Amino acid sequence: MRRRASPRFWKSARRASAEIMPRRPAPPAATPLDAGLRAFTGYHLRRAMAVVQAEVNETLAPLGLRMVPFSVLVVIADNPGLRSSQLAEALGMERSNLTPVVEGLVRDGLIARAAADDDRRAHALAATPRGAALAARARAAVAEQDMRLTEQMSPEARAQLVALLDAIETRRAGAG
Amino acid sequence: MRRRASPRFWKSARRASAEIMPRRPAPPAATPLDAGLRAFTGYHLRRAMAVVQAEVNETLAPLGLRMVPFSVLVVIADNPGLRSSQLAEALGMERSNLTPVVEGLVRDGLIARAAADDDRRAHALAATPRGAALAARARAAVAEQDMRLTEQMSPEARAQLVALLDAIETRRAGAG
DNA sequence: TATTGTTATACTCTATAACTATA
DNA sequence: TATAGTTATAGAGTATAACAATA
Repeated sequence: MRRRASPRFWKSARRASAEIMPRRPAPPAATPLDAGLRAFTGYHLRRAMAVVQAEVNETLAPLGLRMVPFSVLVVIADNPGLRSSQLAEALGMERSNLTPVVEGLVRDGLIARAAADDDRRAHALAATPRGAALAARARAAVAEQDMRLTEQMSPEARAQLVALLDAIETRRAGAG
Repeated sequence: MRRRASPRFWKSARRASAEIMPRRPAPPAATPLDAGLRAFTGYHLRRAMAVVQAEVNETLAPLGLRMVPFSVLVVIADNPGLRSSQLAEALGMERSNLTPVVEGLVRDGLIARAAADDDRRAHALAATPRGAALAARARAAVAEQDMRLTEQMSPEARAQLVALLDAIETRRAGAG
């Protein structure tokens, strides 16, 4: 497991000890080593993502799930009869990468692949009762974890965070 | 779920009837299939991260860099004499995963590994002139890319986005 | 004993091409 | 010809354990 900044790390920042009492406890270092990267939004995004991914995976581990299989299971549970290509499109994944994920969920008895009645190439995906139950539990666990993650911010701030993240995501489509 | 600032390509897609979707050039059409996941901050974070990572890698490709090597190079260029363990700590990476990255940069003549004078176990990392020049170019390219990524939002919104991302990241220390 | 950097290993996720069976 | 799902493969990124040299 990854730990936050150890005392050893700050040993090198000798200027901090020479500094007077900081007014705010927020920024721990005067000039962090990664100061040059903190100018980029993507860097903060990346660091936040690492924390979220670690916590979500930790939350899902007892349920035998990880982030991607969880997403796949939830979308299938919410959309019975869904096809793999639609699923891939919805999650922004390649179909080829989806195959082993779906297969794992089938093997675990969480979803079922049935032949689509109108197109014999396609498979209709649906959650089994056990899969639906696990999806519900996992959803609740991740929701609670997500709430802890953002409990420090106001509802408005959290809503704006989501809106800004979506703005970043959808910008590419408009840009090309 | 709430519909936010409407992306351009959604407007054209909305004209189509519900089931039969004409094939548009719009790449990742965000269908409501993933509505159950949009409740989670981490999901939006993940999607935004995918876009940013793809764009940054695309930006860095002509320079022969990727996201992680770029980060490593920039931090080394900003902190001559840095040691691997400090670098790993600053970037939140494992030392073992840093080794091949550093080695690649050394092989490309972008950084140099010198023996540390006070600790013969450690290596002092520094950018070569060529590495420093590439770091400067890459930094500028990523900065421009980052600006394009967030040009649609006000400076205040962008600052708040970074602040909220940092809040998510640093929250973990108090959570345990 | 502890730490630095390394090696080895394994797993997750991603990206691309090619194949099959249908359409 | 084109599409749905699969297979194969390669690469990036991440995590852990263990090792030799040094502290």
